Amino acid sequence: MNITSKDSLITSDEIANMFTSKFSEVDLSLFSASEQEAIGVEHFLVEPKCNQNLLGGAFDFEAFHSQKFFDVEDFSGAIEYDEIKADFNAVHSNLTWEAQEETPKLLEEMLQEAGDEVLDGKTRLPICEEFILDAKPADEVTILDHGSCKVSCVGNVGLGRYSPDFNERDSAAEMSNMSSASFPALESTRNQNSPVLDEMTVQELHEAFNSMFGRETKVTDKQWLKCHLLFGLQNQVELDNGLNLIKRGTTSYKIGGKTVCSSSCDSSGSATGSIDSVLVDKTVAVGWHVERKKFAGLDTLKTSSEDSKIDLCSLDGGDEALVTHKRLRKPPKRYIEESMEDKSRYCKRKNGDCEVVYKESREKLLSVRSRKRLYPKGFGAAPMVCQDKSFKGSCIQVPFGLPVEEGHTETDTSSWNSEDFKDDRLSSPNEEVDTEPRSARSQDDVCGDGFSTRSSTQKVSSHRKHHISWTSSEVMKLIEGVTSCGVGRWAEIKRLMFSSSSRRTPVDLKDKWRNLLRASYAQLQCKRKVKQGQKQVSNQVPESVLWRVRELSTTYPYQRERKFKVSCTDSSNFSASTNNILVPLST
DNA sequence: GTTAGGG
DNA sequence: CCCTAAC
Repeated sequence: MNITSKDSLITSDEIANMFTSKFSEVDLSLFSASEQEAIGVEHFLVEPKCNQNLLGGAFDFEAFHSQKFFDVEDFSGAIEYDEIKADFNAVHSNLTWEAQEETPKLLEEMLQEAGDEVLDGKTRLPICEEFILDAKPADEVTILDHGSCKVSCVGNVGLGRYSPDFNERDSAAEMSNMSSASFPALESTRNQNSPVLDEMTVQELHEAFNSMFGRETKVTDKQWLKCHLLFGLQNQVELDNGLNLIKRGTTSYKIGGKTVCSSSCDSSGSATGSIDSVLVDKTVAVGWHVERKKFAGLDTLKTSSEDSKIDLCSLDGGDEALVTHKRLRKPPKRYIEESMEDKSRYCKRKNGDCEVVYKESREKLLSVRSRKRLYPKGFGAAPMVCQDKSFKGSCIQVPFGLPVEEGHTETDTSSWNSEDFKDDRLSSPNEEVDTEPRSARSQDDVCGDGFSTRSSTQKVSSHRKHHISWTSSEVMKLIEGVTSCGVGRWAEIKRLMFSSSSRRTPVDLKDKWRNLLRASYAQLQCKRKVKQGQKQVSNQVPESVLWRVRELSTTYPYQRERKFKVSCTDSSNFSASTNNILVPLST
C-alpha cells in the first residue's frame, strides 16, 4: 500500500514531540519509529565498518525513493554544489538531478511571493539558500527530507518572512558570519575540510556527535565524525530555516504507525502557527541556534486547532503547489463572525472606543466578505500574525483574519454588537448598545419605497444581499428608464420603472448600467478581434440590447465610461448620434 | 437622500 | 452587491 495515502495528518502531539525533542531525539525517534522506514536511516547512524562506504552502501536510498518517502528531485537543485559531494558519489549515482536549476528559481519565486513581513530576511535567507544548494544527494537528501518534513511548516513561516527582494547571495557572507559566531563549525559545513572540525580531537568530535545525535559513537574516524556532524549541522540549519518550501511531491512519513506528512497544504497557517510555537525556545543540541528567537513573536501563536491534527505543508506539484500560491481555505463564515464579535468585544472593553473598533472590525469582516479580498494575490496577503495592538499579542489570526484570543474569550457579552456582527441569535432586541454605525445602519430599515435592503428583523445571517440576477425584462426596463430619464437619475428611474420591484435600488440600477456599458464595450472589442467574443458577452445580454446601451451611452455620456466609449468609436457613427439615435425600444 | 466610483 | 465620499 502506498503509505502516503493512508493518513495525511499528523497529530499536534506528534509534531510537538518531534520539535520539542532535542535534535538527537528527533532524529532517532523519527528514524526508528517505523521499522521499514527506519532501515535506511538506521544504517546511517550505524557506525560504518568501512569508512569508504560509510553512507552510500548502507543507505538504501532506492527503497526510500520507491516508497515515496520523499521526492528526490525536491532537493535536486541542491546537489552538485561543493566538495562534500565527493563523499556521496556512491550514493547519488542513481539519482537524477535534472531539476538542478529549478531550485534556485523556486526559491526566488517563493521569496518573491513571500509575505511582506520581513523578519531578518537578510540573515536567515542566505543560510537557507546555502543549504538548499548544499543539500547532499542520496543519503543526506533522505535524511534532510525527513528533517524538512519536520520543518516544513516552519519553512512556511520562515520563508514567509524573507525579504521578497532579497538578493540571493548578497548576504550570504553576513549569514555565514552570524552563524559562525554561534558555532564556528557551521561555517565550514560547506567545506569538507572544515578547519574547525579538523582541529577538533576525536574526543571532541565524539562529544559533538553525542550532543548532536544524542548517542555515543565508537567510531574514531574523524572523517566519519565530521561527515555526520556536518550533516547534523546542516540539518539543523535546515530546520531553522525551514527551507522545505521547495517544490516537492507528496511526502509522507510514518511514525509510530501514523503518517505524518501530508501532501495537502490546507491550513498551512494553522500548522505554521503551532509548529512554530512548538519550536520556539527549543534548544539545539549543538548550542548554536540561528536566530530562532526571531520566532519568539510567534510564540503566542496557537492554531485554531480545534482539530488536533495539522496538515503539514508538503507541496504538490500542481499549479497551486507552492505554499506561496496556496490559497487558504475560507473559514466558516460563522466562525469569522464570532471571532470578529469577540474581537470587538474585547476591544471595546479594552479601549472603550467603539467607533474605532467598529471600523476596524468591520474592515476585517469586509475583507472576508469580499471575495476579491478573500483571495488576494498570493500568500502574503493572508497575515498570519495579528499585529493588531488591541490584541496585545494575545491572539493570533488564523489564516483569514480569525482572531483567537487567549484568555479574553470570556469577556462580557453585554457590549455593543454592530449589525455586521450579528447573526440570528444575536439580533435580539435587548441589545441596545446603539453605536453610531448601528444607528446609521438602521436607516436601511426605513429606507423608503418599502424596499429595505437589510433590516434588523430580517434574517441578517448573510450580510450580502442575495444575488439576484438581472432578468432581461429588468434590463429592458433599465434601458427604458435611462432612455427617458437619462443616465444618472437612478432614483427617478427606480421610481418610474422599478417602483414595483423592491429588490432593485437606485444603486443597483446604477451598477447594472455600469455593467451594461462595460459589456457593450467589451462586446465591441471582442467583435473587432474575434467574432467569437460577442457570444460570451451577449451570453446574458443580447447584442441588440448592448447596442442599445451603447447608443444611450453616447446620448448620456457617463463620465468615466465615456472616455473608453469614445475610443471605440468604430462602426457606429457616434458623432452624429445625438438625440435622434435613441430610438425605438418597445415601451 | 443621491450619485459616482472603488472594491 | 457593498461601501463611502461627495454632492
